[in-house]
Amino acid sequence: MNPISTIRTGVTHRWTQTLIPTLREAPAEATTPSHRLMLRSGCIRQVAAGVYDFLPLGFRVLQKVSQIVREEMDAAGASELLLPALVPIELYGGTKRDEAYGDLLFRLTDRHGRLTALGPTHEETVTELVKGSVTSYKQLPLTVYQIQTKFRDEFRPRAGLLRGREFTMKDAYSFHTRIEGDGGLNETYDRLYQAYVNIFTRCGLDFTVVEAEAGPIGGSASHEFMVNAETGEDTILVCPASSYAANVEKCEIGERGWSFEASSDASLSKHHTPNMPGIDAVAGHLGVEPSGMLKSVVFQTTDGEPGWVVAVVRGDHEVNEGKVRDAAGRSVALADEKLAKEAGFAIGYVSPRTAATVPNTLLLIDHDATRGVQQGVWATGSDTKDHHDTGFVWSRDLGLALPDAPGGDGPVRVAEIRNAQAGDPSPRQAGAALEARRGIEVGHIFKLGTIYSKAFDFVVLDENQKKTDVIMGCYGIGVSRVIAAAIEQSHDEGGVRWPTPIAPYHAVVTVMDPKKPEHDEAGDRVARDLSEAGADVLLDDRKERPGVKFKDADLIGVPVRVTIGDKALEQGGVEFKRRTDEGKGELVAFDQLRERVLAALGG
RNA sequence: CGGGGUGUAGCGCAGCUUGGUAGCGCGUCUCGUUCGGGACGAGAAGGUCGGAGGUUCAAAUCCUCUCACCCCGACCA
Repeated sequence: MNPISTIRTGVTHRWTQTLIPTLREAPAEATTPSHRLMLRSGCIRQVAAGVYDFLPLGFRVLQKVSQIVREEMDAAGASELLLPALVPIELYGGTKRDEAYGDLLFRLTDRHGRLTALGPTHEETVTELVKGSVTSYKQLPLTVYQIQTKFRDEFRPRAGLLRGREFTMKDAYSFHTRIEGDGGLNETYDRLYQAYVNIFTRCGLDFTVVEAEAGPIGGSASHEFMVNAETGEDTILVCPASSYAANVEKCEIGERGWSFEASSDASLSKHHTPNMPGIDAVAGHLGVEPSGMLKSVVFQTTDGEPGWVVAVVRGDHEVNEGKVRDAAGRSVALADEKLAKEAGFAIGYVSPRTAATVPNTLLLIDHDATRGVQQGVWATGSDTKDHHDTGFVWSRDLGLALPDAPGGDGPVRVAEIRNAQAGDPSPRQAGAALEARRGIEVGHIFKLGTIYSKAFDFVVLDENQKKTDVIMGCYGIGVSRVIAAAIEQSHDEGGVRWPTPIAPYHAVVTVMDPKKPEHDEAGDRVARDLSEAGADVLLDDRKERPGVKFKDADLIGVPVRVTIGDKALEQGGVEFKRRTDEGKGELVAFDQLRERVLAALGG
């Protein structure tokens, strides 16, 4: 024992003294690789939907990841604290987030009838805390973080640790009096961006940083850190020719040609199309491709001034509400069906012509919905229930003047209002096409601005003794999700292949026959020697047949295996094998083992 | 929330159609033989058949309700 610190080295963990219940077969409900392997390797067990036990092995991985997060956050100037999981519902009063969260929020009532939430995240709690202790600009900037269990009553938990209802999260919050310059939000944001890059790199992950939905401050105020994996829930778009990457909602689309010319005067005709849910069914009935249809989605303005926005995209494209908002220049929401019908929209059969017939309607047309692949002749809703038209031509049939340039501020505008998709032109590199990839979101950083400080009336005094708004940023990492993501990226038929920095143990010492004194003694000695050298060692001292031990060692995915057996002992050494090595492994003399193992772990 | 599926021993499954009082493999325990990539033999333990109600002489099996878990989908009319 070191007399000064409390660090103790040379501790050997024995398989027979811990709980590593490996499974030969995975429980039937697990279908995702990481989920199956975490169950099989005895890392976790399911308690309820989206709720898991962390067994010793899984908990060690959680601790390793947490420690990396902690070190990099500390290095970036953040300080760790711990907030309660219980959040009194009144704390949400200012932000209304209890309502925004809806059913996602776990709620409980205590014995006095008070309503309390299990925290899904802690903006409210931390703002209240810092507000009470920080009153001067001199105390800022400040960044605090915690690593804590979070609760979200997910609609559909899935894939083990990838989407649980109870999970471990690192959440950080920063406080500033300015955006730019020394001590400003941007400075901290950039520093934490780099800290996140360091964290995920150290965890051995292959990841992509993508631009995400911009915050209230504008610009690229939000980034998501996505682990590249086919099993991911999110789709991201990347430009192969530049470093641009973004999630589907945020992704910009490069220049596209557009024009309202039509190749023919195809006559407009009306078709009966009852009981056809969706564009595909209608297109099939009309004998056109979905890309030959116009999809007209009705929004209502939500900024107090009553009004409508009809967003028109090609039938095979998806309207993006954020882009509609930006193009309209005002806040919008999908129209309430009842109100829209009263205003004259035949919901389900709306055409662009409603812009001319319904007062206060702004018409937004996506570039690809102008001339399009159909040479300017479209199928569209008929503005009559159960009917669609074919042969729609913009210049002849709209009934309003068409714009001759994108943007503008007239009642008819051409604008980018749809989600990007694979194959769309890159916004950064002419000639390049966006590619779609799947990812697992493990981190998200966000410039919050003054949303919470305003809601909590949190101001500080500046140099001029004036009250000034506090500007905030928030920064999250799904710690338990990182673990699942690591396995998704690194496993084989035999089991997990933990990246060394987050492996539950660095080395497993497999004692072939613990009943033989020379095996037992050599195992103890090697395990002690390696752990004194700084490695985390698991001594497999079970009285099992060798095959069982080898299979289990592969399954739990420890990077290095040292085998103590007759073959090697007779030659004065042990067998050394990396998890990634094929075949037998190699003989290493006792006096060289330490160096060999450390080299393997370091490299 | 919509759709689909599954609940039988720790894990994987059969039995249910056609009711007769529960079985297989793996694992566990004992003994013996084995012992370098999930051994073999003999023996043993272990199940409210998710739960409740009903039909019946009799229910894992049929009926009703209910709970849990898994998968897919979900503002795009």
